[in-house]
Amino acid sequence: MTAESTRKSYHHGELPQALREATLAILAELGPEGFTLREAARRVGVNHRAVYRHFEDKRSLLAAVAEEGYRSLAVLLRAAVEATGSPSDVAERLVALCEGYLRFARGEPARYQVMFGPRLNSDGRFPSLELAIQEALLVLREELRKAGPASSSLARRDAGITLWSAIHGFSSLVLTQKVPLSERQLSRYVDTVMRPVVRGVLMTLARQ
Amino acid sequence: MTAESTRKSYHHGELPQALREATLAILAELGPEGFTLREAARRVGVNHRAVYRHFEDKRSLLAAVAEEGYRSLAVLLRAAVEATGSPSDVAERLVALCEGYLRFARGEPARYQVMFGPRLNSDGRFPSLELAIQEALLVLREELRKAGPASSSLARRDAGITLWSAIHGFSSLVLTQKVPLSERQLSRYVDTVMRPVVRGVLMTLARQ
DNA sequence: ACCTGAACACCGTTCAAGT
DNA sequence: ACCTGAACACCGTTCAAGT
Repeated sequence: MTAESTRKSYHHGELPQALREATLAILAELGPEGFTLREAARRVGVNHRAVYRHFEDKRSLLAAVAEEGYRSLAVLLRAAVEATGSPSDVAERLVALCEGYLRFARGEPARYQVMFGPRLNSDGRFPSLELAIQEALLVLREELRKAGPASSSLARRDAGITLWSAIHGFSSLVLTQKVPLSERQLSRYVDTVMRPVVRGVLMTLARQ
Repeated sequence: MTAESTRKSYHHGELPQALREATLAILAELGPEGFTLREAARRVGVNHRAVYRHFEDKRSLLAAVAEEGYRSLAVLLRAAVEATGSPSDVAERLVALCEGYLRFARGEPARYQVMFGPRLNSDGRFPSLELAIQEALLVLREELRKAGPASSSLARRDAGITLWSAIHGFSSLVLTQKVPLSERQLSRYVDTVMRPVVRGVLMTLARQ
């Protein structure tokens, strides 16, 4: 069942990475509720106690995976806006960003739910996690600076939160099947739902 | 510790209601992760197996609580729009609805997280839950009908999903502390974040 | 009809070793 | 330094009774 040949190979700092990968696999297969620390250890072929050498507890392992997720999200969002090939059409770029965001959430729903669920928001643990979130948000704010170069940075921050709220909320409703959405109509429907938000935000920003 | 005097009093269909109340209390005290079926049973003073007489499993009890939550939300939203005293200023009413929504989420965060988290979105179980969600959404769509009486019902549906996404997303980000928000600035900041969405949605609806 | 008790196969986490 | 084994106090759920 487990890969016997790799049993003895986690002696050079490879175990943390192997555990992160196992966590991703479990999340993909069993969802956020199905993840257990013991199953992650089982998959990489170590005693479950070995996990505690590298992660303080279960949440800490999930936080590490979430942090990687935020970095992937930032990369994907940047790629999505660049892929439009429209350096100046900010509305187009923002809608593309939203589509990228939803595709990210949909691609690995359980990971997204860990990233944005209630699991990790305790106290001030995981400061590097907060940092990674802010970096992902930065992509959004850079686009908004192009839209309203004369606007205040506070106004852009608020505009960013509006857009983020809308696309995060939409993704969340789609993931929990409150809003049905097939792959075929995804692009078109993201446009229908998010275009009004983009319009409203850009209008508000232009007035500042 | 537990109320000895109530031990013998669940013989007339009161147990289900008592369990729902205990669930709410546990969610409020310990959060969504802290809820267990056994603790709920403990609090009402019955063996944990007794729960299965009335609820198929743990999820089923949570679903019942979520369903009640959707009904409360619908009532609260209706009250919030009426409290504006502006029968014709739809933008004002929608912003008030958003503030009510956020206050609901904030008032009982764990319950909100159960309602909108990944816990209950399995298969086609709990059809009455879906119904309750749709009823809550109806408040939003009624307001939108006032905004664009000439618009198609499909356009209003989409506009409703846009608004719902934005306020749900904003609530979720506030609840998981991705966006800090103190009680003092709540009203003002809901306006800042949601007004652009309301504007964009109303503009789009008027064009149809 | 409604509730209980014992049992099963799991958890996350702690303590005390092993190499 | 890194991993293991046994133990603890929990879970949700099943089976077979009890009144």
